[in-house]
Amino acid sequence: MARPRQFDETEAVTSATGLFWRRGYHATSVRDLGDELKLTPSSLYRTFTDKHTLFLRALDHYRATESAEARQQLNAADRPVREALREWMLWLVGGPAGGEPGRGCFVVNTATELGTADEKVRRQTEAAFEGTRQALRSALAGGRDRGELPAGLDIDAAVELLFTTVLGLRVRERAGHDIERLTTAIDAAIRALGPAPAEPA
Amino acid sequence: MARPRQFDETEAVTSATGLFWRRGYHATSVRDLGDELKLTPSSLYRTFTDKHTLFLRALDHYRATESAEARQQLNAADRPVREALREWMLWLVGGPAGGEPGRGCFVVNTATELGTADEKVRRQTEAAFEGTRQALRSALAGGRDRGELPAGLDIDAAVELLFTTVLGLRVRERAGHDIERLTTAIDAAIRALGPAPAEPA
DNA sequence: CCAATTTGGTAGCGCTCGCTCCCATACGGT
DNA sequence: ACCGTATGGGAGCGAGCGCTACCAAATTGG
Repeated sequence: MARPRQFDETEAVTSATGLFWRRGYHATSVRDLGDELKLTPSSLYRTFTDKHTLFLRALDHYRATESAEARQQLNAADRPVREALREWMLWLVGGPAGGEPGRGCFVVNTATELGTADEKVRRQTEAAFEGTRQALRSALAGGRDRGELPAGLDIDAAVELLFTTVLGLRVRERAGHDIERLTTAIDAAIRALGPAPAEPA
Repeated sequence: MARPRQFDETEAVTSATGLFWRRGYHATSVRDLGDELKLTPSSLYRTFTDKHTLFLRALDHYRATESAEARQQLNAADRPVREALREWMLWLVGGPAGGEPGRGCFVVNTATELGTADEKVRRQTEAAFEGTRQALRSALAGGRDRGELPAGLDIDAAVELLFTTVLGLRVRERAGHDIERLTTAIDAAIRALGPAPAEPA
């Protein structure tokens, strides 16, 4: 019934995500959004209620695409944990086919820009963080069970360290730091997991 | 000659730093600043030129106070490196006498909010980052020379890992993460430096 | 005491902000 | 064909933005 839309809602959310990602919440105006998404104010507000709600949709979209892709890439489990972790972290800092540089992580940017003041945003960023930690935990547990990591490895501690390192890497990518130095940090983080256990007799 | 000021410039910069720190650049208006610093627009603009210049002053002030205090606390060198690193990192995440929680690090917040677009800001954040890395390098070198760390420790790599971890910790503090988990990450990072060498014969 | 000079206070500039209203337009259902 | 309904377009709302102009108040040097 009635006139159909001339735009794709998901496409619009994707564009909005890109803008918010690059510029942050406060520095992105609804006119900027309208231009980028090819939406008039009336369509934008009818579809997405307001700027804040659209931002939450963007965070949702980011979790459903970028974050999800990151999780499944880490947990692909077709190679040793250390390799998987290394390639995953290198991918996170925008090495290979990653999009434009200097964007960092949308979730990290949002968490630092808005802090804990906005409860709905906080829940979203927290859920994204928890997802990453779970993926790390799963990868490490798998690696330990496959005998690639020390049997006595404190997985909780390793998860916290790697997760914290990843956040730092995302900040540094946003800050434009050299990929070489980030690689050094990544390799050091992986080495921190301890030596590969000797083959059992 | 002429009428003296009724306000302390340094005090004003301190207040401005606090506001920018908590809210970020874009979310802080010059009226907010005027209220907080007890400055009328005319005094504010005559003294600090404009909002952007005041922001650079705030970054300067932060480096000269918070960052400097952090550096000297780490390099106090009246205790073993590991203890120093641990207490320093705990202090960074706002444990003991730190100010209000949830502020994170002004430099990290700025780097993620503004990225690399603003060249003057980028130079400031980069300088702050380099200062922290130098402090870490110095602390680690001292520890290794005192025999508290493995002689073969790759200091470059350790600096990159610890520095990245610190940035991650600052993000997590801003995001309101539990101090317990941050402590777990801190301890894991320090353990990554390797075992204490045995006493030479 | 007075001129010179810089301050603090206020009104308000032009502009952009997030957002709303109105309406012609374009489709679906019957 | 025609009515009901949701759409795209655009003007424009009140509010706040960063910033400036103007002026009385306050202090110093002569």
